[in-house]
Amino acid sequence: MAMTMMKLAENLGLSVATVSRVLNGCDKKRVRPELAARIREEARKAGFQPDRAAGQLRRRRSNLIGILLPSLSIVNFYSELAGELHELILKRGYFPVFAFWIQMEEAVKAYRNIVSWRIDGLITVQPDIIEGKPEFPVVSYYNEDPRFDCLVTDSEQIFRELLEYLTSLGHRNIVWIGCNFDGRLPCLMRLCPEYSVKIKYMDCDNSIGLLSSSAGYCLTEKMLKEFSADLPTAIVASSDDIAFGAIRCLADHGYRCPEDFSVIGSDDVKQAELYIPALTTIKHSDKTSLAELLTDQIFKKIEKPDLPRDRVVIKRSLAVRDSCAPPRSHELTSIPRRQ
Amino acid sequence: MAMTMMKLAENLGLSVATVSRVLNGCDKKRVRPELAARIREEARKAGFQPDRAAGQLRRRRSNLIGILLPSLSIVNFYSELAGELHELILKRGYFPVFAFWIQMEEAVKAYRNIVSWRIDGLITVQPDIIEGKPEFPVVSYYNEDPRFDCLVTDSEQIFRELLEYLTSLGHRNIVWIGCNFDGRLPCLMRLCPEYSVKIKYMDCDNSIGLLSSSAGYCLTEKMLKEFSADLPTAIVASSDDIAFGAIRCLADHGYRCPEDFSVIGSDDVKQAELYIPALTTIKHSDKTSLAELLTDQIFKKIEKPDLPRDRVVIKRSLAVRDSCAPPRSHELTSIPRRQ
DNA sequence: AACGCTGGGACCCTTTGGTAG
DNA sequence: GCTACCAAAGGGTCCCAGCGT
Repeated sequence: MAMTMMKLAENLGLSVATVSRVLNGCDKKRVRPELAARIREEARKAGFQPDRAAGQLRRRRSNLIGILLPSLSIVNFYSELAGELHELILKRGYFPVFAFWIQMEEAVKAYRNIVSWRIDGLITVQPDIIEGKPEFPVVSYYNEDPRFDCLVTDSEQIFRELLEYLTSLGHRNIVWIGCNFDGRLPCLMRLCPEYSVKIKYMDCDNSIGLLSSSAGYCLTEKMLKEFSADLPTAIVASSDDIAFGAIRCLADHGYRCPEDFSVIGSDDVKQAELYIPALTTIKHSDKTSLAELLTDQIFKKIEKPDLPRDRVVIKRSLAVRDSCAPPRSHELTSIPRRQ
Repeated sequence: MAMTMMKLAENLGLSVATVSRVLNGCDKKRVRPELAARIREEARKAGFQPDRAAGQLRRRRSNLIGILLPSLSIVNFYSELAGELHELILKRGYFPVFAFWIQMEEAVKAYRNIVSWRIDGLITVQPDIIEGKPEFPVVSYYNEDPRFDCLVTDSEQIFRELLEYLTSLGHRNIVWIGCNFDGRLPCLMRLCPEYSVKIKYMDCDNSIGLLSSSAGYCLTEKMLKEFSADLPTAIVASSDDIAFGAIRCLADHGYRCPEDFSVIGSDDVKQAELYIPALTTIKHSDKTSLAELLTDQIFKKIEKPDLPRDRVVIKRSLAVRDSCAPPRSHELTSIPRRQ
């Protein structure tokens, strides 16, 4: 049986009210200091931990922040984000509650699950699964929703930067690989003609599976076959993991990166910088970390719930590293690693 | 105001007891089917979600499993594990509560935090931070603790396999890089003489920071400098991330893997197989996944708390891939990528 | 009378055994 | 015997009352 506040009070011959006051630090000018000390000492000795459920039930705040993200085990970017959010939320005296999903149907269940915690706020990348207008603030990243605060990316800005970079190297024929999260592919396709760049794309929907490195491998393989008549010279991947998978697939087919194919990732995962070649990729936010922006935003709304809806455009930037080079014709320059 | 069961009952002109029974599926033989249907329908329409805190307070089980792991944002292996545990625990009708830590002091706070949820079970890799004997079952991986069920690895078995493999390739001079989690370095050092293998090691303690790929980079750099007079031919890294960092560092110094250095990782992270070169690494468990073994064990103890303490030795195996090759002398075979 | 400190007890929402119709 | 309700319990929180000086 776990130690409860009531038992603790009984042991001390005091009322729960007094114990509660002391243990919550509301004892200033209310409880005699030496008594407070005795209570704290006894609580420590007994290894007392207040019951979260009971406290949460009584006061109307849970001090919980829900975090609803695609599965950790698939996309490295989300685990990095989850880890940072965890840390920042704890630092504010709140506690994070996670729910991850792989299939879209699971996402709705995950959301319901998280709501039953009576969370004080929610951070997600998938606001459309939220039904109605919840009574807690929500911050969404990527995908926009008129109901909630959103941190959105400016696809046009970053794709212009990307296209300028790629064309400056001499690329005129590129391919998009991966998923079409937040509808960025149409934006890229709209921009390409302006830069006289030909663009193709490989299998796009919104499933998270399409963000993993093995997906990157498969899509690249398919791409090489399907577009063999007119191979692109640069690959734009919708995540770093996809980019890694792509580079490996290229190697297995005897192509080298960046000599034969330039590859650009997205997210700037920790691994990107240390990959061989160091991966050129799109960074979220150029100064404050994304996790910080998200937590700042949610706590701003928790403190002042009446603030109007925010829509913050995050400035992304291209981390130029070693995975891009001027294009050259596609004769095999090395022996395929596998056939 | 969130919809509560009381309001729902009031709207229906029924008592909460009846509503509760229906919504918990205990309505067999207790509630008229058509009434049950009406209640369920109304609950759905109102978007009712039961308050977890209240339910948990009343029945004595929380249906929560605590997961206490080193920070996600640092070690890929832990995020994969966390993701899989999340999925498996949900599948059993329980809910995972996560706490991660970076510094050791944070670990104790994280543990206390998690305990205040009145969890029904705990999965961790760091049992020594648990004070006393908690009233919920605990399963520990890696690190052994006489108080709890443990899934332990057989260092000797896997290191023999590793040494046999390495010596069969011709290696006689190896180096250990990374942290000394679960005291496996001493085991390796004890075994080496048997195989006539010389072993050195680079900076080892238990801090998680030493599991990241940037740590792998730094340690390798230090190693190259410190042991330049007698460079080893193979590197055994204490995590795959370290191995990745090491390989990149080698490349930056003009060494290639596996031609100049063989590298072996540990954990068999998703990325390992798709890395270039595909990373030879130590897999946890050869058949059932580690996450499954852990959840099976914890639920076994939740269902039958009186079972004696278990100590399961997990059979690990070497996933032989492309990052190892016969050694050769250390003349530079390529141009350093950076100086 | 006023102030400083501690205790009493309603309340948060759900579960569940007992009971009434 | 079937169905639905009553009421207590579970652990804290917090307003208000009470007591002593």
